[in-house]
Amino acid sequence: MDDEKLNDDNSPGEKKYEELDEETLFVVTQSFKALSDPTRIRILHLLFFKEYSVNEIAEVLHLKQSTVSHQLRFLKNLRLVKFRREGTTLYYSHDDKHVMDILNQTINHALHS
Amino acid sequence: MDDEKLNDDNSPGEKKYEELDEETLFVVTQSFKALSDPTRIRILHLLFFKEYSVNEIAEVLHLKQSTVSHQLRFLKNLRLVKFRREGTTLYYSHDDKHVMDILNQTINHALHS
DNA sequence: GTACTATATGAATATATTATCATATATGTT
DNA sequence: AACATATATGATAATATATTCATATAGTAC
Repeated sequence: MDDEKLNDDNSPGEKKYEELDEETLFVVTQSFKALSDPTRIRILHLLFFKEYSVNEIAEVLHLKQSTVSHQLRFLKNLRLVKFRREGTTLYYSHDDKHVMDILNQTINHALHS
Repeated sequence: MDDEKLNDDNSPGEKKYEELDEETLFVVTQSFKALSDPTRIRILHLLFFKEYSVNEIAEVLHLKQSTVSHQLRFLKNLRLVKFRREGTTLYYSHDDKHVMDILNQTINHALHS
């Protein structure tokens, strides 16, 4: 928890609760929002081991191409995925170890309880 | 990642992607949904070190009592918080170490980048 | 250039979510 | 019983979100 809680008044005995600053709150919220939708979780889970093209993702997960593309844009904006181009095909892969780790932890936690 | 990926056809060389089962997907989604709202994050963050009554939460975080109550119900349904009664006052505290741990990790990650 | 394929995008719709207000319920006190 | 206080709940309205369809864009081959 680091040192998030400190006195910021001058009463020696009283500890005042120190809120999360607005930007941290926003970043944390966004990270979890990315993982709060089943489609995005399925996509990230698919990308765990290897890269896939947009159409491959759509086929494997039985989703519309446009649905996948919209969600990939969402994930790309948060820098949770990246892509490389090969001709007209874009291969997407995950790009945030921390988020993938948290997803993995939570999946395993859910599987074992 | 455990053994989430297995063959389930009879082609010896081909590995077929094994999807998350529906219930796991649901549980994981719900857990992250709990953390995808700034009000709920603020409440859980407040509860990190000690219990608070509903009115205390509302005062400290500058929220309406009914907003806090609604969100606490949400968190209680997911068993992320519990409460004890003292007279007419209900003291809420967190009740899921795994989720609090993930929240903590993500806050620290956000703070240090 | 045209044709083909892969992906992205905009608009619309449907659904979900959140905060608020007003009120109900529950507990304690007199 | 009446009253005060703490919390919960239902209804509503505002906002956000996800999916779909239709179409646009970008790259490749000819």
